[in-house]
Amino acid sequence: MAYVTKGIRMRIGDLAARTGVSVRSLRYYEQQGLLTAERSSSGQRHYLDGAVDRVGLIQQLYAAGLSSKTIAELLPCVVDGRATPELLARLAVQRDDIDRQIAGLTDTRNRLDSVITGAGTNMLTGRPCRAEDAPAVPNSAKHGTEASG
Amino acid sequence: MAYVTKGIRMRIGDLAARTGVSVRSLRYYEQQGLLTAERSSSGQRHYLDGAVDRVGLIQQLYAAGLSSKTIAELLPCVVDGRATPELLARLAVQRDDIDRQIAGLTDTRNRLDSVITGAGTNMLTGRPCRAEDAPAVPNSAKHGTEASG
DNA sequence: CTAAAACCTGACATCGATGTCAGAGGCAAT
DNA sequence: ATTGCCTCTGACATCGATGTCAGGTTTTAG
Repeated sequence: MAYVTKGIRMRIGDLAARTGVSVRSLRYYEQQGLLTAERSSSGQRHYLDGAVDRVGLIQQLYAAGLSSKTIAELLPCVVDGRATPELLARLAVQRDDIDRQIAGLTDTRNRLDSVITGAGTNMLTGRPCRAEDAPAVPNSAKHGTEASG
Repeated sequence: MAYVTKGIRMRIGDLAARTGVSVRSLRYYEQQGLLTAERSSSGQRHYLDGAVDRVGLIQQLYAAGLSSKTIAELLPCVVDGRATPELLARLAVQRDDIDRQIAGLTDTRNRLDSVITGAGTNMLTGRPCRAEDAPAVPNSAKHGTEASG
């Protein structure tokens, strides 16, 4: 029972609508080897249901700063279970990089938040950062700085 | 006693060396209104000590995805204590956006980590992702998913 | 004094994901 | 068959931060 979940006949416009990603980008992903599509006899792309999740994953990796090339190299492991030790190592490198990003962003977030809540020290000058008017800007819970374990 | 900490006479090459940012970028920052420098009579830039931290802050905000324009608009608040309610609101918007980024990255990190540690479900297919050879890739502590809280 | 090194401005190049446009063909409904 | 929408390929445009080069001036070291 291979390749059962077929018959969905999702076209590129549908996939774009379902993922919020432009048609242009979907074609680009395919060109970069990130996404595959069956082709009808007339050349039109048809996607399986799984494509929706796949596009989501691709977007997530893009958001983490990976390039198309890197994603293309790692996807076989992530998606098909094809893992070589070397691939796993590359994956770990990316994970650690993301850890650093998280740590940096968390720090930035807290600095911004300090300014917003007027919690004293003002990033560089240490001067208070208060509007004449009351700010009334809610939503402030400090993030912990735990990242690269 | 205004503007005491002077006399450091740091030139652009020195600042570049101290911050790890290229000379080209430092000039660009100035052009974008993110960084100011005194000029010697011959036109050479001289920076105060504070410039080092300032460049660091700029980099941090770039890393958070802010554009030069946005940074230029927010820096007066962040650095000089010039906060209007509107500026604080903009700042809060950025903070919340960073929160979303952190949440997304944390999720991505954990998905990658799951694949790395072979902890069962394989992102999309649910197939195990194990190398023939033992992976031996350390460093794995799940991040909590707390962000916009 | 002189040569090397650093600086100045201004311009053009780059990279990567995406937008957009043009011309041609496919598909469904009337 | 015609109309309207969707799709195809291929090409060119964009944006933002940075690299790089050129031609000229300043500073520094010998």
